[in-house]
Amino acid sequence: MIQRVVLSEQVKEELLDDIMNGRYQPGDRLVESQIAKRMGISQSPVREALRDMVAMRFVEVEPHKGARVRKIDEREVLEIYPVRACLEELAGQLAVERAPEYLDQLNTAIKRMAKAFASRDVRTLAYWDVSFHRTILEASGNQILIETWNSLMIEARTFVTLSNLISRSPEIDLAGRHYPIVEALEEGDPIKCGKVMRRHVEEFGEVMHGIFNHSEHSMQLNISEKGEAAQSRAKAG
Amino acid sequence: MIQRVVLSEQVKEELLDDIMNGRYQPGDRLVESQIAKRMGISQSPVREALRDMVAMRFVEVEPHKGARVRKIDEREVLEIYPVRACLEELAGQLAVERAPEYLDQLNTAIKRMAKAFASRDVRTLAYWDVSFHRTILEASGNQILIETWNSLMIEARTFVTLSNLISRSPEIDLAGRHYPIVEALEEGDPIKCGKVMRRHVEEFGEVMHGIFNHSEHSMQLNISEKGEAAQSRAKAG
DNA sequence: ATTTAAGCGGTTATCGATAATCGTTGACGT
DNA sequence: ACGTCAACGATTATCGATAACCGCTTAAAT
Repeated sequence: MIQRVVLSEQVKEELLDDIMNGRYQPGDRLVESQIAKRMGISQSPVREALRDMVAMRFVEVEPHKGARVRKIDEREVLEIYPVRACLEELAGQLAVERAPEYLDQLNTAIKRMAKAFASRDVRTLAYWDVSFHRTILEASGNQILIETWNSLMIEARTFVTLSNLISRSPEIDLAGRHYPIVEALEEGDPIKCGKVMRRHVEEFGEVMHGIFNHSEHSMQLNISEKGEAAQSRAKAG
Repeated sequence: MIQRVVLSEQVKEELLDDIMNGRYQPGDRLVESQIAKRMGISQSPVREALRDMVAMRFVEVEPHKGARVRKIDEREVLEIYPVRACLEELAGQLAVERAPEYLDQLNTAIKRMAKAFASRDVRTLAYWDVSFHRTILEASGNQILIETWNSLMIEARTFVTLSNLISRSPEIDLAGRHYPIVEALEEGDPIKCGKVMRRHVEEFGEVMHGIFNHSEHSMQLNISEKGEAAQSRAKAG
């Protein structure tokens, strides 16, 4: 077995895929020894991968009882928006300064979103949506802010969120809603840009709120690991 | 060797103490096998503890190169305040609703702060300062917000921060500055309360900014593991 | 019948040993 | 001198085995 990187990283990648693709459902147990046997390796790297995934909030463990896939519940989906709103407002304010360097990147992300949306590729759509927001965070230049935002694991949540969103509101113009942000950045007013960012995030929060109020949840939709998202994420690993 | 909890937890506690007490300095290597031998256990739990501490940002590891104590630099100290400001503003807004249940706790924290300050016990002072803020976060009721704030590891940073602060401005009334927050909570206006919280955090950011501009840094001060903080933290573990 | 205790299967937590990797040292050739 | 590379010591990453532990089932006791 040749290994380009540490085994535990590979294990993590693989398990992440398994979770994102629904092969493991929320609540499912992740038994170290079973996974190890399946992958033909020993327990240690699996264990380490699982602990890493705890930090990423994909997995939860209880001492002596093992790991299971964390389930993202309605409450959590809704609670995240106020937090994102305030963090991204700050990011928007700070990003104005260095915005010019990032405009291309942002516009590209929007275009990819539109394309992915057209082909109903939710995974790739989520990827570029997150990518857009992450770019603005990076442009903020505040490393703590970036890490804090990262700790929210927006990737995973966004995928779930957008799956819901699109299945309820197939016509919503996700990509287009990002243009006002780019415009605000071009304009160069930090306060205003912050407000636009905040509003953008809050809007999605409200939409999600509406979704949860109108119908019961059930996720999963057009899940495939073939799109751009998979490749880019693997590279990032 | 009797063990009430998992070894890796104990190891983590011990290493945390070692770091907080300066027995390990920022940048020092943390060699798994050495620590294991010193503690009379095997490498595995040490390794696991170290990985945990990476998630806590106390430690950084490079693959195949091992772990070392992370150093908190000036930039990081300063960058954290804008982030805290926006998170705690939100917390202040949300906390108003359930504030009455928490007022006693908050007032107690302030009193302990004053006491610790009088005896120049920086560790305990930091503990109660953090405790005050954490209480408001809890009162917010937003679990994501709480976890996000926790991910900032305010404990560790506050200790360093206050060590600096007090050595430069021995007369500053740290405890007293928290009363306006309690008053705002009692008043019951969410927006105002949020603003007070934000202002409170920003003030400290500004003070720290001033400190870094006026003199070079050098930390460590009256470090002892005897105070309340140690006990309470151990219990919380 | 209800409670307590012992046994069992399955899994985690820990161990001790080994393989893989890194940084350095020093011989060697130029 | 200086750059290259083989060998070494130190340390991490991984392994395979075992001890400790949990939840459950069954047997014994009241």
